[in-house]
Amino acid sequence: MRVATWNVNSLNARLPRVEEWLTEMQPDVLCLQETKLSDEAFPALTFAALGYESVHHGYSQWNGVAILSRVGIDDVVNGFPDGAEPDRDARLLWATCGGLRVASMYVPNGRSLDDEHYQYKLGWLARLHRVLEAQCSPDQPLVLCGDYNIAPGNDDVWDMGQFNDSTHVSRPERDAFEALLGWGMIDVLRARHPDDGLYTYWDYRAGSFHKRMGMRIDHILASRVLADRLGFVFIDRNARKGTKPSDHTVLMAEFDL
DNA sequence: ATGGTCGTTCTACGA
Repeated sequence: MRVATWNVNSLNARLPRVEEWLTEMQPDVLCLQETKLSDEAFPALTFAALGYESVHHGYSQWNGVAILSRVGIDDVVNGFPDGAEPDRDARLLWATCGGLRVASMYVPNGRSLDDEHYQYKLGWLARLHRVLEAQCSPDQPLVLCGDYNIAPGNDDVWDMGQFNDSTHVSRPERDAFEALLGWGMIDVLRARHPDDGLYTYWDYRAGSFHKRMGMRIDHILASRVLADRLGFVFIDRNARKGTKPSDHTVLMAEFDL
């Protein structure tokens, strides 16, 4: 089973690229973030025509997450299934696809360390961790796919000197990421590729992509039971090239399921 | 030279 994740930065703007990529790469599951759509506007029929069932969780022109699957979509859940106050944004969507529990996640950006949004980000990550502890097991087949807005290590940004007192690299954010690993998840890209310079996001400005000024902030975390079923892991830089790309590209992993 | 773009949407703001 091949599982991919892609922050598309507006599905309206990116639909031709997503259709093209699906047709060429034929993943079994594709998680999307930042669709920037309401559920009513989500182009499910377009994906159905390509052989994919889909579910979407979006309130408005901001945020929005989706899961596309050609191996079934069951037990769909929007947001945090903890019975508490619903998240203020549409950032989390769960489904079971071909026996694999899948989450498509758009973790809050944080904006800056002194912004209220940064506290929202840390609270969001803590809440995710509590849901895992209460309702999931690292011995079930589970993948948490999406834009974490966290660069877990210093090799995950092009130049740490540019990130003093910045979000995405702060100790509390990295601690939250490591807590997911500590609970029993594996960073599949790092499990296969120790190299530095492996990024999933490049700012549109300043020719960042061509200068290799990127960040590895999109991740697929897989539960430890999947560790010996992990095949290739691949960052598709081609999806960041060409006409009207997203500022993020696709991360894809294969599992022997 | 310390910016640079692109998405939402119409005026700045978010990333």
